Amino acid sequence: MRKSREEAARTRERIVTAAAGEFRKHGVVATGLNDLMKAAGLTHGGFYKHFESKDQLVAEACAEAVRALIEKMSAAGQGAGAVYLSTGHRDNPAAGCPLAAIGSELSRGDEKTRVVATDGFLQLVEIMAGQFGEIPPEVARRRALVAVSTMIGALTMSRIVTDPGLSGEILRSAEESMAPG
Amino acid sequence: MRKSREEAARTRERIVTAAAGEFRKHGVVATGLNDLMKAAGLTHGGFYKHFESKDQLVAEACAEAVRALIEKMSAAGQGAGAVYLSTGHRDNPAAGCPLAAIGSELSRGDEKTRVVATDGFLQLVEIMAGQFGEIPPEVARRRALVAVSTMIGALTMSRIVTDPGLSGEILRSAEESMAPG
DNA sequence: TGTACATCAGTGAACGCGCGTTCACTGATGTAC
DNA sequence: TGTACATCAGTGAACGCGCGTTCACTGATGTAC
Repeated sequence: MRKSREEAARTRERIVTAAAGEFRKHGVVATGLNDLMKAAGLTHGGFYKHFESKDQLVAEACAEAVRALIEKMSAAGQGAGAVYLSTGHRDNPAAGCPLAAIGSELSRGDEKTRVVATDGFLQLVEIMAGQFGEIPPEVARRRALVAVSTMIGALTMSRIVTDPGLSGEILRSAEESMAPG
Repeated sequence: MRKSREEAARTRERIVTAAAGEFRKHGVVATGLNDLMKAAGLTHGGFYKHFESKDQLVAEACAEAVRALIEKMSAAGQGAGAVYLSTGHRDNPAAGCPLAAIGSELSRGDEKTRVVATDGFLQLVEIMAGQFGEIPPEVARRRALVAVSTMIGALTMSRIVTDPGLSGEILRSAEESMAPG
């Protein structure tokens, strides 16, 4: 049942996309390759025709999640902070920021994965730095480092907290803190 | 080989303490009960003499980690932010803040665990709110919500990032942002 | 205070299960002439 | 363009292993009289 190269490439992408979603939804360690392949509409045996190991897929899935996040944030322009700190983002981790959805697992990830995460973080910082108007680039960078840290911490906590009122309060105050001032 | 009540209570505490460390070091899902019991100097079979399930231990270990964190932060007084955002804290997750060390796993934790985490977060917020001098309590609370979100996000990212220079920069700029101003 | 019995903390083997990974096999696709 | 053969994407069974949980057992501790 050999598939054409094009179809195989599409299959590979399907696995990465499914993984990017499942990892963010259930966590990296908690997601098995079996679940993953099923989510991509395949049986588990074929996995190693596309990837060397689960770790390699983790790195690629993380890269895909970063790519999608940066695209969304870039498209949001001045509203990037608001979009990131929205209840919609909070309630749909599978389609959101991997730094928040699997942050604590990333710190235990392998080199390749952490490089991808670092790259995504720096891109986010650059986007936020571009929103601070006319200030020295060094100051903008420092403010953006803080802004992105705040965004990631606030989103993470808004998902942990059991009180919905508090959850919203966390997101709102984080967003307000981002305002130019 | 029945043990005295006192000794059994001490054993139980030893398990919780070991779990609090192992979970923060390796993650909740990645840590097996076998490893845990071994770390506490026991065999795995006895686990269920003390706990109903792994989930129950997760909640108790999280509570213990929160307790220790709040104690350390309270003791640090005005230096709480600096202590939290230190490289020492970054490099020793096993003894540090559980919200940063297992944050993304906590959002997938059960109700009991998330209640414990919420409680710890609110205590941290109160400590930080107490450091803002003479400002209206409502403003202090909002500023503290942001400060704690920033602290958690910054610490998490400082552990993920592969560039040590960037890692330090994240911590430093987060701390600076906390200064009264 | 001493004795008889019930309790139960801890051990170590075992349960069923799913993990990441490997492998023999199938048959359509790609390649060489 | 047609034919013969090599390649390899995907299947499904199997590998060894560790998971969370259960259980029969041991023997010191706790309790009752």
